Amino acid sequence: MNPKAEKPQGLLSIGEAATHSGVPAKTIRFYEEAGIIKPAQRGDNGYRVYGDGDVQTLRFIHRSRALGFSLKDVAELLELYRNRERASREVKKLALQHVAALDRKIAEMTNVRNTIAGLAEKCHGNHRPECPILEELGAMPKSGLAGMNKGTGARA
Amino acid sequence: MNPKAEKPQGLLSIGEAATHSGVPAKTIRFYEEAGIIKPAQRGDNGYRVYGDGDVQTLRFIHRSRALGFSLKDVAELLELYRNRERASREVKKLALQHVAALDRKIAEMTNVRNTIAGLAEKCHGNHRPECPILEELGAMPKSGLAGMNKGTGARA
DNA sequence: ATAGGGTTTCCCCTTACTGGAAGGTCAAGC
DNA sequence: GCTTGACCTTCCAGTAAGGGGAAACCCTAT
Repeated sequence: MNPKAEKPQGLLSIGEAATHSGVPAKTIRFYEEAGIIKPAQRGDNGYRVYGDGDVQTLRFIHRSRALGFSLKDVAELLELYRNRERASREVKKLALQHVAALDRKIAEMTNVRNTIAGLAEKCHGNHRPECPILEELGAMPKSGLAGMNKGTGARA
Repeated sequence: MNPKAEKPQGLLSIGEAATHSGVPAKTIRFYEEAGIIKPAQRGDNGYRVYGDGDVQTLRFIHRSRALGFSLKDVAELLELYRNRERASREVKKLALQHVAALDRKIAEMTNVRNTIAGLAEKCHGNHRPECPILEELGAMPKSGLAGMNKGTGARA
């Protein structure tokens, strides 16, 4: 006898599936509604019932999301995961696209970060009203960011 | 001999304000509705009318947004901008908070980027079905990302 | 029997817009 | 005068990815 044999065979409620997968119950329902996962089986009481495979899938989704893949990407990855005939080329392509997108975002954010840090550095930040940050936000050249965000700088 | 002296004194329609400020007309209305800017004056025909100061404000908002400040932040910056008695300390604080937030996000994204790039490198990406990316997404230890990167995971 | 927890559906809130539909206005062209 | 087209107005819906909370049902324990 199993020391903790509750249900016939790894049949979990949505809450249990949530704790085992890391995906909140509410989010699991959302994924179902959004078509990311198939509608769960229902028990006699109408409750959703999840098996080990379902939990596995949820963890897959959880990790993919944690890596920043969009739900659209996740759906695609999931498809490729289930459908092993699909070539790994597809997966790699998706991953590399994501890396490229991340590189772009990181570069942009770094740029912005340095711009703001540069402005903040020039603001003495005391009780006096003068603040170069506001000055520059209010009077930057029309081109917006174009001239100011190179390196740490923001030379006006 | 202004080549384009149409209106009495820099009185612009919403479309003109849009082109001069870089903020789309639709977004200007949205800002008004959201309380970021005060309701514009109206002409006899009910059209919104903008003056130079309004356009200035819109550009301020545009640049602040381009630097990644949230609308809530922008409202605050705008308040400080108009209300010069406010100390520059406030502004600097807001800017440095934003820099810190950017630093966190950049670090997290870099982490994720390296994780994915590492996985992609191990995937030969040919026509064969085996793909370590899928393998690892599907079978990582329960703790999720814990073993592979340092970030808390990119929960938005 | 009653309390408590978990589950169900439902709808609204978020951020910062963007798109579209239905209708009013205005200047130009014929 | 009439039409066309480019504006403008309002309101409604939708996006990504859920979170919050209500009202009702179910199950278990005391």
